[in-house]
Amino acid sequence: MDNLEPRYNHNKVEEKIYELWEKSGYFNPDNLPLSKTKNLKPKTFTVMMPPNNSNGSLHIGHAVGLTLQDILIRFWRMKGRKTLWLPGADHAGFETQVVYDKKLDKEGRNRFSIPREELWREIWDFTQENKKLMYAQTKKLGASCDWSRETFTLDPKIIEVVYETFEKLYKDGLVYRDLKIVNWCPKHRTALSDLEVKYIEKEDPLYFIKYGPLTLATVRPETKFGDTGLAVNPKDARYKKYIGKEIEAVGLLGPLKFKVVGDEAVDPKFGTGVVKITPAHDSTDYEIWQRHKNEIPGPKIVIDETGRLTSEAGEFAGLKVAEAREKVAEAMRKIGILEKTELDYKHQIATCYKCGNTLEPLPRPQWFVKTKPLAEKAIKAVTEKKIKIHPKNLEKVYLHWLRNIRDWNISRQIVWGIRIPAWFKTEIGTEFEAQHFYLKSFCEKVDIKPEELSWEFDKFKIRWAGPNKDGIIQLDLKSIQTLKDNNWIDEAWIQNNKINRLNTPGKIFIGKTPPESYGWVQDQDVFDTWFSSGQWPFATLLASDEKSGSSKSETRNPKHKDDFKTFYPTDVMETGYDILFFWVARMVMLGLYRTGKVPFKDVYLHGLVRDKDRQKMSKSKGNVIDPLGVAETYGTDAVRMALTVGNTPGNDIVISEDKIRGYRNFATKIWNASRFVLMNRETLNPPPKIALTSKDKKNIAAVLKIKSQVGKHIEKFEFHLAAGKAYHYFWHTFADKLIEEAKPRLGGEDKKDALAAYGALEIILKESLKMLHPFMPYVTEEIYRKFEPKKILMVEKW
RNA sequence: GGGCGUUUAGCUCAGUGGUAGAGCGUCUCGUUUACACCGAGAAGGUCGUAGGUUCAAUCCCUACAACGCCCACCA
Repeated sequence: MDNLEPRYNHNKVEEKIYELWEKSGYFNPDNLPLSKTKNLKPKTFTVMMPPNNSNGSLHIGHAVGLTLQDILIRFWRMKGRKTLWLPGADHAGFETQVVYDKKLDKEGRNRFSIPREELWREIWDFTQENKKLMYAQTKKLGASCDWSRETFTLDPKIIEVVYETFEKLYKDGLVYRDLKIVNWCPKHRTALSDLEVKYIEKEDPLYFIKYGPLTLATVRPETKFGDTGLAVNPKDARYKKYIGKEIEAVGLLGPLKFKVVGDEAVDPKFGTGVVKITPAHDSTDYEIWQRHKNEIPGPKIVIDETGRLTSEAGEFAGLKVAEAREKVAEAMRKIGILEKTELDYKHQIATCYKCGNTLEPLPRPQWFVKTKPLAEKAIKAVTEKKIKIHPKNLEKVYLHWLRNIRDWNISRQIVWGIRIPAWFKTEIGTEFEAQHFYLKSFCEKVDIKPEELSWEFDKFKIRWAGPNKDGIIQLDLKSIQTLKDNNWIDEAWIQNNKINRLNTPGKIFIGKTPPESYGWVQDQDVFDTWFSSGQWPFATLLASDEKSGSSKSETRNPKHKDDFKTFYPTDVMETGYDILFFWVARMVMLGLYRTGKVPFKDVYLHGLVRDKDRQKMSKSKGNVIDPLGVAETYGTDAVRMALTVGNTPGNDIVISEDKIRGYRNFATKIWNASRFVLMNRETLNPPPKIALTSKDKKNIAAVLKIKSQVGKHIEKFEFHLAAGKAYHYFWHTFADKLIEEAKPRLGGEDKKDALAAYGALEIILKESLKMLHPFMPYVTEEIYRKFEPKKILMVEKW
């Protein structure tokens, strides 16, 4: 008798089976034994694994996605498709930078004082470690993906594709550099896209401040040093007479004069109906200024990149915003220009989605993607059903977002990411040329050779190789003062530099390497990580034979040179609904733009995993289920089942240990029912051909019918129904009824009937194992091999 | 301020235009060619509220309520 234990021991089986699969080579579609019918190309089925962030390990949410994708892949592989599931990891620019910043913080270090290359190298090592761990976890979950095509979003071939896309967008006028008010996080010192802003409701004092004859309401008195004008609604009868006039006001740093303009953006019903125009620190104000450029002065920067007041604020310079607000209010009260304060004004404020700090709107030159033309096509793809979103109601959400889309800021002022392939060269006096001008004189004076210089906010960094030693010098405002004292630079230079920092440099070159001529400096910024991951479906597949602009490198894998042709467009994108805008919509836009085809035909969006009290799982709440921990205890198959049954698209998934235990019991059930059949095979020693009764044939027909229904459910992305149906059939029909009915026959006098009973059970069991395999690959494979030692269930015909 | 979703058994959730389903939990019985991580059976629901369409509504429509989520530059 096969030495089957009375219980399924997943720990003994899983590693062994995964190795068997991997060694078989069948994860790689090129090795699949496909029926070569006619000379038709085999049908493919492709899924791109969402590249997980390489800044930590996988949690149960990742396990949901991996399970559902593996179900699809295993099902279609068994159906005879040439299946590719391409795994990968994302460098996850800002997210990883934040994680790493925290690590540095704990070590008492700070990213702003570490040289760029050094920091880059450290984070690189950090992500490589995480990647290893993540991939091991992915394997443990049974993922049957093609490791030979594993891709990291910083692989040279991906960077190359991303560069080409950027260049193409630039040439097509769909990417532009502009000075705008951006969402600036003073803690992380980078701009963020609109999607990375989290609005929260807050109660703040509303200050009513006198500006000469007028009074206005504001929550931000500390920005008053940046005021360049006042505005009222042109239809507002109260203030009409002031429009176009100049008013005199008392300011904290002396008397002020402001022009009053009329602008529709002003709501007469809010506050007093008068607003101050602070173009540097409010996007509405910036827009109003742009409409009245001839009447009022432009941005005057009062708050710097670290969230402190600048020298424009006089005695308040150096204070942080919150502190400055109170002090300024107090000072205003003292000189009698603070009319009153309403304390409980409720409003929405923009915060950083990562650190929760209040964002500062700041004017910064950044790269923007002109999204409207791209969005139009992405909308069409869905309305014309070239892409179907499951669940359907999320289509509306998708469309609504795209219809109201605003241009996308893709520049980030961090180190970790794909550096933007943009180079600046401008006339003398502008920022970058100035750096060179300065650098040249500096180097001449100290007799060193510059290797690189970089620019961050108010600081120049210069790295050099000197005659005696290498070094780095960092120049902040203070050291600039020193340079000025030494007459290495003059006031005009500082002024020019300051002014020009707000402008877009005159000459731009887009490309991997700059032109030969002197003075080109690369943009210091990196891409928003979603700009690169948004190209994932085609960037992973594009090979060197693809005619796409400047590509001519051997960095792309020659072994897979036909991949794009073979596997694109991909079939299904399976991911969480929380990144519908961040990722899915961008993939559609960029995929259509770059390839002219949709990147995938179906989008399946799963929900968030919650605990049994419907709480979102988070490390701080301590309710996180570690997928590997529970898989260790209950088996991977049980975890996969628990994540599939009762999991409907778009709805959050509730999971508890009880539920997982229930499916562990199911795995044992499968094991024991099979054990029963095997025991009978032992005693009956059946011949290869067995005559069945008509009842047996009916039962076989029934399981085939169930199997086909399960398949239909998978095809329709109804995984919960598919898994539920297979589960129910196996336990309550096969185990509870068919086996029980067979028992008397198996032990009866009629040997022929006993054999028939056995024969039917074996066939039904094998069919059941096939049907359950996509969901519970390990147990089913292990048992199948007891019957068919030379075969691999993973590639058996469905 | 817009938009979306949810509301079904004690709990977590499926589901259908026609006598209401699963898992877990509860209760009763049961050691039988696998399995107690088991089997047989039972209790338990006016399917959020109020209207409407229909021969028939838990399902379709309308309104409302509660909860939740997403989007949004009103100082």
